[in-house]
Amino acid sequence: MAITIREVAAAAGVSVSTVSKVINGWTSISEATSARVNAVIKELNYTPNSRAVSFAKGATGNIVYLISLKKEEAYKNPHMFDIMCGVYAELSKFKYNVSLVDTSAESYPGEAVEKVIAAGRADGIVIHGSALNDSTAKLITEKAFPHTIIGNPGFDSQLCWIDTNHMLGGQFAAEHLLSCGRTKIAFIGGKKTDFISQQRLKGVRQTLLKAGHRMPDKYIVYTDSGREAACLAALQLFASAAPPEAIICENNLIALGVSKAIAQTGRKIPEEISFLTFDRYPYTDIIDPAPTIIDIDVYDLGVQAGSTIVRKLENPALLVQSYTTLPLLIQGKTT
Amino acid sequence: MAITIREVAAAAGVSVSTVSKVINGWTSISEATSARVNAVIKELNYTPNSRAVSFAKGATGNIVYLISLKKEEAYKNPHMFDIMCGVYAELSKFKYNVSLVDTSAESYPGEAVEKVIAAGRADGIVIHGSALNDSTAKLITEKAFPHTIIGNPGFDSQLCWIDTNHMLGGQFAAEHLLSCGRTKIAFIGGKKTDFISQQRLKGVRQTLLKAGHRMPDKYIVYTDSGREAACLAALQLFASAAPPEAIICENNLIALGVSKAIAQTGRKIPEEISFLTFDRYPYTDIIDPAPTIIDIDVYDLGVQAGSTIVRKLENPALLVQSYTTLPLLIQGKTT
DNA sequence: CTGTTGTGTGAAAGTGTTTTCCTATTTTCA
DNA sequence: TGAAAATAGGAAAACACTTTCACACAACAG
Repeated sequence: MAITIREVAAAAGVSVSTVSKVINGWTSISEATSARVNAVIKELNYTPNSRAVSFAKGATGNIVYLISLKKEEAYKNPHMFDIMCGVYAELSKFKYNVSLVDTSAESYPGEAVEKVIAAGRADGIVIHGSALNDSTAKLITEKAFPHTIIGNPGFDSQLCWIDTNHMLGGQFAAEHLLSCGRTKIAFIGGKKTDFISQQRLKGVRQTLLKAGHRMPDKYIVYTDSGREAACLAALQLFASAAPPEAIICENNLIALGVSKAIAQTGRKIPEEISFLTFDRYPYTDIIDPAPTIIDIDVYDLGVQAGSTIVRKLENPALLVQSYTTLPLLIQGKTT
Repeated sequence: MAITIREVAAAAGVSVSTVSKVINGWTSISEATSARVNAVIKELNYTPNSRAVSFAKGATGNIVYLISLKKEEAYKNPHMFDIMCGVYAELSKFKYNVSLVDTSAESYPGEAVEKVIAAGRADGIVIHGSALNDSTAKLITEKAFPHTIIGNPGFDSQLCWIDTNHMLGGQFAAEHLLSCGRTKIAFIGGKKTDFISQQRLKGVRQTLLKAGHRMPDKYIVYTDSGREAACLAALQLFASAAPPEAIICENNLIALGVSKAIAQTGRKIPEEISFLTFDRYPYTDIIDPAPTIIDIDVYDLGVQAGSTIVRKLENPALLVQSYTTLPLLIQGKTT
């Protein structure tokens, strides 16, 4: 059916191996032969059969991207798609294909990873947000299987991961508010147990402490992340004995609630009260007035994950475990 | 390195072909042999090398999912991820792998498609929102290459596509408002040239006409989709000689603007004024009060696309061109 | 008891490349 | 000028499966 390397060889009057060498850029082929073969390839519109190439090379040219593909997921985390775009962009730059594997249907953490490795479906894997267990981690490390995990896996291992420095994000937030002359700074978070949230708060606290301001406990509140709950929480803060001059919101919905609370109490932004939020989402624009944001360049996070796996592919011994991407501040009208 | 079918055969005391037949469910193998082979497979933890399987079978077991992977894309269309989840879920049910290919970097429409087909990288393709040209369409049809396009490609062809019936969405919107007793119904759209928007408006118009109400031109306005622009547009409608009793908003941002305009004019919802919007996005909840929505089950759209391609894989002659998925109405507090 | 049919298994060919090793020719240098 | 080295290209094995075809044997009918 499709045209094969044999036909190209015949048409060019060379051997099959010569054609293969031309295609793969062997240096032991003369300019003349190479040109002739390439001409024939173009003329016959030949494309090597990728299945045969995979098989012969013993490598797929595939990177499997493991991610939770539940339909609710995108709503919870609008960043997922962006990160994926970044990973893809970087990997395709190096001619890798990327396959998707859903981690949401696993019967135990790491099942998908093990299957991919066992079947030899990929030369490497990028794992986004999947929980791994110890035995899978061991499997990966023992086989020195090229991998990168997006997001700190949260347990001790030899795994390679990369993440944004959320503590630094907290630091940036606090520094920014301090530079605006605010010292009475409150933090409204969603879930107390959330790792990222904890890191951000830690960054805020340390920065304030370094500047000589201890954060009182009553300035740290958690809501269920809903807009109304956040609004109430803010109103309570405002009604307290020493109301804060600035509020750090852990997410957009909280910011929305806070802005509503501010409007209700008639405070002026940013003269009387400042607030800022983490993460820029598609709907952040809806918050009125436009808040200052501590953002993550999630696309870049993906790019870095991609580039890390490429480096690991070239050098499987490489061990990367780091917070590489920086949060960045987008100045809004609220600080 | 890895364990091969040969070793399994040796361990089970049968031939390689027998093992292969057991794995692939041949019926010509006795229960006893089958059981013995399966036991050995489990014992040795053998997984067939997927590269070799692809090669030998002449099929990849892959479906390539073509999609624009620009980082801005997700912001414009929060539905993309959901659709992808649906496609993936359905395809993986039939043991297909799905690979990603970015269409945003093509030098001409359909380039990515042609490359995938030429390289034999996939048994079929699902195309999401890519423009195709005639010659690519011809290539696909001539080769009878299994494919499905999500969204009407917009030109005449033998291509297989599937879409939501947006005109029906318009109809549902109009019918719902009519059933609420409204006849003076306005439509605020984003871009006049947008195909989906046109279909929706068409559905609205036809339904009203059928009920004996001709939509005056001044009830059809277009804004730049921004919240403020939509707010102004609504205010203008309200200030006109015959203000509408209901507004159909083409998207969430417009609905946001409309709700603001309504609040400014002090009209009561839904007694004095109704409005509804198309598409439920993650941030639709922000609109206050919660609007009635004509939604698309985008996950289901993806599932249907997946199931279509599976059917085409089984029967390449199959020609599907249809609007299969239905819009659905979510009752809110605004009608 | 012979001929036919059916069943379970194995041998071997086929899949389209890559890659190793080898040879023939040309170039280089003493 | 001859030997060594470099260069260009080819033959064939290897990759790990699938699948076709043939064969041996059992069951069965006449």
